[in-house]
Amino acid sequence: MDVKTLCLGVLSRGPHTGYEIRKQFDSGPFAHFQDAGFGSIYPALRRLTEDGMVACEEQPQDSRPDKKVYRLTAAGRQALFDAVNRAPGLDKLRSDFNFVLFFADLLTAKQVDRLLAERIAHHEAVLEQLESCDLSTRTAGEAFVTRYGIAIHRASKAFVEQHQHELIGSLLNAKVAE
Amino acid sequence: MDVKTLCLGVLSRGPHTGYEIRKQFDSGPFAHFQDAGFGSIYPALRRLTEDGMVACEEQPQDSRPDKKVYRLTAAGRQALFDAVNRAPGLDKLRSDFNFVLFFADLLTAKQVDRLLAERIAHHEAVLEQLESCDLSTRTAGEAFVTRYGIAIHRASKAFVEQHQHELIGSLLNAKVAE
DNA sequence: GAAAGCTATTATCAATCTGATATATATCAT
DNA sequence: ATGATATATATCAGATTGATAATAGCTTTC
Repeated sequence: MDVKTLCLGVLSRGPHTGYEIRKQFDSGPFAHFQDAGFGSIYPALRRLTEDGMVACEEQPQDSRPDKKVYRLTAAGRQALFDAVNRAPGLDKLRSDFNFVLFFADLLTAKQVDRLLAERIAHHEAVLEQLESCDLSTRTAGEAFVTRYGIAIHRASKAFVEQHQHELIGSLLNAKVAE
Repeated sequence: MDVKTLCLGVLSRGPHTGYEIRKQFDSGPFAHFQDAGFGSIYPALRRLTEDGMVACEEQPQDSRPDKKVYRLTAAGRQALFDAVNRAPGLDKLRSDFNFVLFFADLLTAKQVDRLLAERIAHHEAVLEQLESCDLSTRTAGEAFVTRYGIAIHRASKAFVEQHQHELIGSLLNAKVAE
C-alpha cells in the first residue's frame, strides 16, 4: 500500500489534517502495522487533492500554520474500496533487533541481556496501548486487527522471556571456551 | 539498518556475489526479518568497495555476466561490529493484510474467508522453511533468531485459525442487519 | 524564572530504497 | 516448442525516509 492509499484509509473514518493522519500512524489504531511520516503524507495529500480523491478546507489559525482539513470524496471512497479489494502483498518486516541478535556472538552477554530486557519492556508498552482500546465500539475489522496485534506482541514477549537465558547461557559458554 | 550494513552482515559469513546476497534476503536465513532487492544491493556493494569495506574479485563466465565475488575486509568487519553495537531501532512492520482486514466491512464474508485461508497457508509455508533448518551447526544468535521466527509465525497462524470464525460471523450478521 | 523540551501545524529536500525493466543463456517441465 | 525458473549483471523513475526549518504556546526541570 502506498501512502496515498493509507491516507484514504484514515480519512474514510472522518476528516483530518495531515498532522492528525501522522499521529494515527505514530500512536493511533494503525501504528502497529503501518507507518508514514510527514515527508510522505504531505505530498500524498497534495496528489490526492489534484486527483480529486480528497477535498481540502483551510481553517485559519493564529500563531500556527493554518489547518488544512481533508475529507474523502466519492472518488476517494471508491479508490479505497478498489485498493482493499485487491489481494494484499506479503507483510514486510524490517527488524534491526533480529539482525543485531543474529550476530549476538559479536556482543557481550551483558549487552545482549540489556537488549532483551528493552525488547520485553517495549512489548509491554505496546500491549498496554493496544489493550486499553475499547473495541466494543469499533468495526469487526478494526477489533480483529487490534486483537491480532495483541496476540503477536504477547507471543513475541513470551518468546524472549522464555528463551533469553538459553541465549545468554550460550554466549557465556562460548566466552569460557575461548 | 541500511542495505550496506545488511550486505556486511551477509558477507561476514563468507564471500558472495550480489545475486547470492539477494537470495539470502529472499529465501535464506535473513528472509523472515529483513529484505533487500537488486536495486539497493548493487549500489550498496559499489559504495562498500569504494569505501574499502569489501573487496571484489571478478570471475569470468561464458554465457552469463561475469561473477563478482565480494569479501569483507578488516575495515568492513569493524564497520559491522560498530553497527551491531549501536542500539537497534524499533521493528518496522508494513502489513497490507492488516490494513485490508481493518476495512473488512468493505468486503464480502467470502472474500475475507479466502484472505484468511491464504494467510494460514502462507504461515505454513514459512514455518516449513524455518523448521527445516538444522540449527545445531549455527551460531547461538542465528539459532535464537530462527526459533523466534518460528514462534511468531506459529502464534500468527494460531490467532487467525482461532478467530477467523468470529470475524466472518460478525460480517455475516452485519449483512443480515442491513 | 530561565532554559529546555514537548505539542501543534505546515513544508522541503537529499539520500536512500522499491519495483519494474533490460539483457543473455541454460535448464526443466508441459 | 513454449513457457517458466535459475543464473548474473545493471539501470532508473518514482516513492519513501529521516532530518531540518519556522513559529508559538505550554509544561517540566533545575
